Amino acid sequence: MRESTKKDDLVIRPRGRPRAYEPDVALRQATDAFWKAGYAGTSLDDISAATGMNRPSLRAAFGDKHAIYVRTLVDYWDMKSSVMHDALKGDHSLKDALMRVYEAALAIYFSGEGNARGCFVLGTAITEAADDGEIQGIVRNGLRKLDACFEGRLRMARDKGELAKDADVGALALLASATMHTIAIRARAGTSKKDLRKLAQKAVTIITG
Amino acid sequence: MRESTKKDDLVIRPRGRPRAYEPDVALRQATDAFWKAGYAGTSLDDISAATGMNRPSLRAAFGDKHAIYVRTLVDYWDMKSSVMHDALKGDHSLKDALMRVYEAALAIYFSGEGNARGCFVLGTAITEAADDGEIQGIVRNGLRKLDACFEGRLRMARDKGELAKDADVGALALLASATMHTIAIRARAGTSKKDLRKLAQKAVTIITG
DNA sequence: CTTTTTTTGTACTTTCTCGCATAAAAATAT
DNA sequence: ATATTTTTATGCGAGAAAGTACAAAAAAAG
Repeated sequence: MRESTKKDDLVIRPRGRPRAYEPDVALRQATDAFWKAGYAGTSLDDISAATGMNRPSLRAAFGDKHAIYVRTLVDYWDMKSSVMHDALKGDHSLKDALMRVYEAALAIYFSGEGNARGCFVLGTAITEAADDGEIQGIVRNGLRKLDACFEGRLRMARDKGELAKDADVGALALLASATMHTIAIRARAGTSKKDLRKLAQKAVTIITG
Repeated sequence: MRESTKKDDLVIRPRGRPRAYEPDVALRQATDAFWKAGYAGTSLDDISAATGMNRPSLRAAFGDKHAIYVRTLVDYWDMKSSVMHDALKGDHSLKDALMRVYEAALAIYFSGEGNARGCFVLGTAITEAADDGEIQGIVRNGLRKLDACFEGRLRMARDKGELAKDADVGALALLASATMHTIAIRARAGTSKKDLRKLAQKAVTIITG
């Protein structure tokens, strides 16, 4: 049943009974569960069902529900951040670079089976942020990084002459972020990928002048 | 204890025991409860505590939790919509009109006691929208009306010459909505009213050219 | 004053939800 | 083989949550 992997072959196994799951996989499955029903709407039994781990194992591995969730949230931001950086990297025009970012975001928002899940942060963290300082902090930090990421690319565009010398890159970055946010909201509200792509193109047209 | 109101004096009372609450007030209190903790995070006991009504009375008056919530959501959109229309009404420049809308939104998002609550839709409906067709429909409809509202005002501005003759009012309306959305998100993430006002001003500057 | 009507308030039942205790299983170490 | 270690798996108990039955209360109607 068990596939032989490089890790299994090379690593000296620790002493006790081996784990029946891969932590990374389990966390991704837990993410899927939260993504579907939100933080409060997901019980430990739901996570247990999604991961195949039973509750005591979940607790031993990751802690309680809040701790599990915080890990999925941090992991999501990391993933999103790296995807954004990748999309902006390379030798693309500003227009293309921005569209690559939105296209990457759409790929995430429509990554579930069946209908759109939208943004994980919007579907799970925003609700809790009002009453949970830790979650609010993570969200605020993530938003800030997103803004900075856009602003960096826009500044580069201005320096290269793709934008006017007196362009307000801070303001344009906010609009670029706002475009991401409105896409995230609309995706969860049921707008189609095609329509969101058109929306992104209109926004990019205005942002890039 | 009971204040004499015009209604009490003039209306022929129905037959049975009088209600100990005002439906409108109770719904507003229920809204506050959902606003704080989201749909799934709010129990009927929470609503009971917020309204002072006990569970059987809540059920008799409004139905189950889902029905109560749907009413608060519809009422919120109505309120928001009318606030927006009021803000856009009157003889203001496009810049002023847009800022009046965002200022009105901020007044709502910061209307709670203590810290910011952000947008009710974002704090409660977006999470449920992925799995609840009725809620998703209400949200989508609300977003559409918001877009149309902005687009109407922008078209008017173009006709009056406040915008270039070839301005893409549809695209600009999307950015105006996106600005509203990013404000709503950031409010719940803890950004201050002052900072959000500055953000709105930057966005308006770009949108109005 | 009694009856009828409608709402309120209490309490019961069932089902979730979570944490924890404890036994069983699967590996290494000796 | 036996002991040790670590994880998995089952199940119990306390408390939350939602629906509902039923008596008490508060009004109008007769």
